[in-house]
Amino acid sequence: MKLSKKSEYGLRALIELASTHGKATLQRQEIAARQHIPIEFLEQILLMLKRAGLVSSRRGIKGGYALIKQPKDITLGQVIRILDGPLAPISCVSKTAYQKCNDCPYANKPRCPVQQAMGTVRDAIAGILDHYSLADFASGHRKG
Amino acid sequence: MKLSKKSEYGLRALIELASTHGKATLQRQEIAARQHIPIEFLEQILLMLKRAGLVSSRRGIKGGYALIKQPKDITLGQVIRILDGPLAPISCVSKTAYQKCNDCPYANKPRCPVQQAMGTVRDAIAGILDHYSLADFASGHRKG
DNA sequence: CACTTGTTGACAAACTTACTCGTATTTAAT
DNA sequence: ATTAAATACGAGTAAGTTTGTCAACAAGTG
Repeated sequence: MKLSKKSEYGLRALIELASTHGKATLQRQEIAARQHIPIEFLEQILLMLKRAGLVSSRRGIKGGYALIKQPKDITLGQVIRILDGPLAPISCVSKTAYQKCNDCPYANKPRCPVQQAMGTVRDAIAGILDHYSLADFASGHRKG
Repeated sequence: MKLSKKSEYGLRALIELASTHGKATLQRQEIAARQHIPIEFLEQILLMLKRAGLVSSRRGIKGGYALIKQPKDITLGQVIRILDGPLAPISCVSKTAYQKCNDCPYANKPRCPVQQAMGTVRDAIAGILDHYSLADFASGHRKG
């Protein structure tokens, strides 16, 4: 049930990008300095976010990163799924990356207790994170 | 955000123990066979649950394991905390295993966005798992 | 006693996490 | 065109976690 450093750094980096959204681009060293993130590691993270279509980048002098979408149109759920994979505690209850469990004695049975319980948990987590936008997030106000 | 095999096996083992609670004890090989759990690994898990005061054991022929408490008095939250550690996605929002974050630039600031968001998630997860009893669980009905 | 079962500690392979490094490649300024 | 500054990308890696296995020991039963 843990959030990786990768996701934590990714979210914190996006706060910075949200704060200058529409005004300027930010270089990785600026982001790294402001949020205390190891710079080479941050680079990987920004690259993943870029490949996923959340941020854009420019190389060369005057280069840097910027958000492509509006902060209100990016959710924490999206970000964490990109960086950490599915939100579901076990893959047989994931809606974005479902996988049948094979070794489970309840597989294909009408109800598996683990599936019922973890399905509820998944729905709760996704219910929060998929409705928590980067705008809400950067504002620092508790939501949900 | 993942449930370990240890917790999954632990929960499944407890379903078996709940099913014979008050009637009989179960040996690890019976539990392992019914739930398809590697027996030596299961042993470790049962031992952890024993040390935590959830199950009792008897050695020798006619030995085995049994629940100490009523299934309705054991929650999934308790079990998962024993086997996997805290439910919170990050330790600075854990109520049972709080740890101050040191490298975070928002440490000691009035509000840290990550803390706000993950606090909400933690409360949701704990809200479900701390009110989901082994009795609910073994019944196989969705709750919450 | 012999036999069965749980107890304990050590070990280990496979995987994941959290980075680091070297080398491109692109862009802008001189 | 050259150079400096920035991102892009692949590889590597040390440490930790997960998911087990194994062997020796302790205790209860007949």
